[in-house]
Amino acid sequence: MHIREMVFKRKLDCVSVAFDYPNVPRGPRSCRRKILNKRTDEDDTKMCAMDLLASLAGKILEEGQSSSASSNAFEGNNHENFGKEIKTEREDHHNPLKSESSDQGNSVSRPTYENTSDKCVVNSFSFPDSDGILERTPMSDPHKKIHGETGDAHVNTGYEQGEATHGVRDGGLTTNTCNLEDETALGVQFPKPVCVDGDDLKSPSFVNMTPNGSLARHGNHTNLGRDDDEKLYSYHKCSNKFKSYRSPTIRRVRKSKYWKQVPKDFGHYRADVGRKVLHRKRKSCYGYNGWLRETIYKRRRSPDRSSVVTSDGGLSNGSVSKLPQNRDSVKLSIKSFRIPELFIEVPETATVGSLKRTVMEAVSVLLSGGIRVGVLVHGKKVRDDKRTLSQTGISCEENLSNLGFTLEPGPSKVPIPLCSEDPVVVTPTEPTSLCERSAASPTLDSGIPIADDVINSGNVMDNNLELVPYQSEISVDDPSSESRALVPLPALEVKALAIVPLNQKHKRTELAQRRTRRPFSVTEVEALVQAVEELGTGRWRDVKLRAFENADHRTYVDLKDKWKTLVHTASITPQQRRGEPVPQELLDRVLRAYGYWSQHQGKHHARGAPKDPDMNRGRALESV
DNA sequence: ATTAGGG
DNA sequence: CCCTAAT
Repeated sequence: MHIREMVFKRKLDCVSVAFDYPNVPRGPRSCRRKILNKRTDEDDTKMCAMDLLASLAGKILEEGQSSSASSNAFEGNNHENFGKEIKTEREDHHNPLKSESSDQGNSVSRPTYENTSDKCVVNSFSFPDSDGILERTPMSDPHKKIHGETGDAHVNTGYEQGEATHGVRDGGLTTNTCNLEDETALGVQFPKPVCVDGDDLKSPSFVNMTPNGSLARHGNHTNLGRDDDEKLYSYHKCSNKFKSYRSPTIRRVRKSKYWKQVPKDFGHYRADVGRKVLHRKRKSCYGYNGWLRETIYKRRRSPDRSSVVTSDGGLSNGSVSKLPQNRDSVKLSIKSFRIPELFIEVPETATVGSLKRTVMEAVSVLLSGGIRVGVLVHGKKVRDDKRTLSQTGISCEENLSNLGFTLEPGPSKVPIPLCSEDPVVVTPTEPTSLCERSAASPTLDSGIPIADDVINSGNVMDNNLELVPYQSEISVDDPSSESRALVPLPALEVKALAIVPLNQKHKRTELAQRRTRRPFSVTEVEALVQAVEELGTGRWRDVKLRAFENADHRTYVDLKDKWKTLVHTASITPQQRRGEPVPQELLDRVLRAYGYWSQHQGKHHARGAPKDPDMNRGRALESV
């Protein structure tokens, strides 16, 4: 059976950030902010996606590669670590420099956001191997071109319109087709052609990054996990339209003042960054693999009345099952899936590593949105899920070459509505499946597929990527369409979709999204109070560094604002307070610190904490 | 890049 | 949380 044809369409707006701080672009604060916000959301989304995927992957992937435990530390238990962090900090509070240094050294659980974004257009990537390992497309691939000269040059032509074309093109046709009776190969590939050259999209050509499509899983993982930390980030000067995004982490790194203070920590920091990145990557990979495996697994054992074909559960490409079969059964070997197009924008200066990561991000988002499989018979989409295979024309007697599969954005999550202004295709989405975040703010801006936010994995994800599913697909499950099991796939739609993505971002970019609300936990409040007690109320940056350095989603402005509200909260009656109640003890400290620092207008900051012992009542002032 | 404040 | 103005 040949499979392929899934088309996910999405656009990625990527802004590249550089870890190379000297080159980090600076932009208007407002812009940065927006971007930042954006990123956060994105991260959240990713996070969720990742979690989801990770769960799917389950233990299957565990052995794949050992992952650094430390990198996970932060994840999932922000608070715990947070507390840890704080403790550590306390040991040397009053000495910002020192504490910072020590932090670096300890680098306990310092999540680093991977920054991905580069503005460029990547049209295709391939997912090879059966294990679901994502193979990144090397830039060197002749079929792919990335242009970075213009921020807006992404043109997409509807090369994907013809399903048939794909099949032929991917050269995998032959391999994709297999005999019904002989085996079940579960190799899955996501070959996809894409060429973007300048503003033109060349005819698609199949790019098989993974020639054999059967790379060892381990090997892949390893690769994924390790590529170029340092090179991961590339810098690209963004046009005004594309505000550069940089993660908080990045920001810290480039902070000149900060670095002047503790230059020696740079190395550590970088290393840490690399680690984090690594972690993230792994995560992504696993997630992806997990998903793939899951998919495959299901497919294998799928059918209602069908027997499980696989015994080994192994997903390696080319695995063959020799289980006895019924004459009526249909065996399929899926060598590749076609996924929706992914539009990625990356500057020429981007590194291959960043490109890879960007693609990974795109894929992750795609997957996080839910995926479903579409079946094509003779190029026509089979909409009626109730039909039997034989009724549909799929049987051992049939030439399975007529059978195709597509991966489509699933109903679980939906693609984001495109900019209203755009005339083109708007993806009808199913509100019900939208994540909270997305539902709340469908408008995405610059679509920056950034690394997942390791923190707050619980937050809803939202992605900047745009999934542009085939419109025709959207109603696939519609029961009412039973009458016509086979529905021609409207090429035009596809075409239209192909075009859409590229222009949207600009407008969208302008539309900043509000960051997701992230109420401070008691733990955080405690940390904040502690820091303010020591540093005063006018040194938010220091507070941030001291107590929230790992909480990249908390900016110093956030801390300042929180403090503001805390003071207010402490001033009102308990009945008037809302949200998660803050222990009175903390509120008392807030008022105490507030009063203290109001009088000691920062005169003692050098010293840090107020001398007034009562201020930290019950708390050792060891470092004061 | 930070800080301070209003919205 | 966001936005602006002023540093």
